[in-house]
Amino acid sequence: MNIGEVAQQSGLPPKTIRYYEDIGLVNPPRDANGYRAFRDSDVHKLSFLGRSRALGFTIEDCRNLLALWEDKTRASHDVRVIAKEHLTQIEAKIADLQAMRDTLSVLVRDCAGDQRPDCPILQKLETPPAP
Amino acid sequence: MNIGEVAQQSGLPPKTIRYYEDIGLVNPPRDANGYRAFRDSDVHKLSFLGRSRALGFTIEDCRNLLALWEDKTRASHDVRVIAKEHLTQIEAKIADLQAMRDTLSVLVRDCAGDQRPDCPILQKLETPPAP
DNA sequence: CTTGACCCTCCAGCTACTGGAAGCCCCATA
DNA sequence: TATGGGGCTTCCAGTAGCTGGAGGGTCAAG
Repeated sequence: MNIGEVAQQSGLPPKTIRYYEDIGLVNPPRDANGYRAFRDSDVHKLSFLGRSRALGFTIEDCRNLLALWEDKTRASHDVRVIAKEHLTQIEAKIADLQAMRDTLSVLVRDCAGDQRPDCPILQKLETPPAP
Repeated sequence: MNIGEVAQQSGLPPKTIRYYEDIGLVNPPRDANGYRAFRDSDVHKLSFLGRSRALGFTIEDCRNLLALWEDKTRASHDVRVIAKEHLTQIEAKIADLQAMRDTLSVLVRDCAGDQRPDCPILQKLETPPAP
């Protein structure tokens, strides 16, 4: 199967698939003409990777998850540890963003947004946080 | 004022301050020995930048906000547009992350996390989404 | 005079791709 | 058989926003 069709099936752009080969996540054989000849197992791997990335796992996490996926004697413990750590980081990021959103939405609400120069947004950015 | 003290006062690492000079956000003069000689206005700018970055504005946003801040004839409208756009993007990102978190927390909850290989997390990653 | 804390520049690397140039390869049609 | 168009290849460079490190100058204290 050529890269274009694999891109269709896996939902990943061809460029990304080549990149994943570069960094050793997949290793499709080549046809006589030099084209990558993807096997079903490669397509499965790539789809797995696409779904893992869509859940926000880093490439290194994906590499580890892939290894665990392929290891039929793995302990679900090891998978759970990765996922839980990732979940913790996501929650931290959500909290950060929510704090930004809360601050910003107040500022946007309070800014007249007209032709006058007075602006609570700039005021906030110019003022050191209260000690 | 030397870079170390500016770093203390602004909360930005010296490396970051040099980088901001590189990309033209500040432009401190130099002493005879080549050291950067920051003025109060530079420190104010850097603090402004630190607070803007902490609210998640991109460097380009910061550049524009800085220009507006220094332009005493600005229209608050222009500031508000930048902030509102940014707020929208933050909200989109929060929504993305919340979707990931929701999926992941179910998976983590349902995974035994013991020595057995069965793992709903890997199952989910291996299974195409229902059509 | 030496020590140690600063400061300088320049180069490289991080994440996870993405765009583009230059050049084969394959198939269909005129 | 020539040609045109699409798909494939590699390699290089760039994105955002820093950060680490090498190699070296500067300054104040002891």
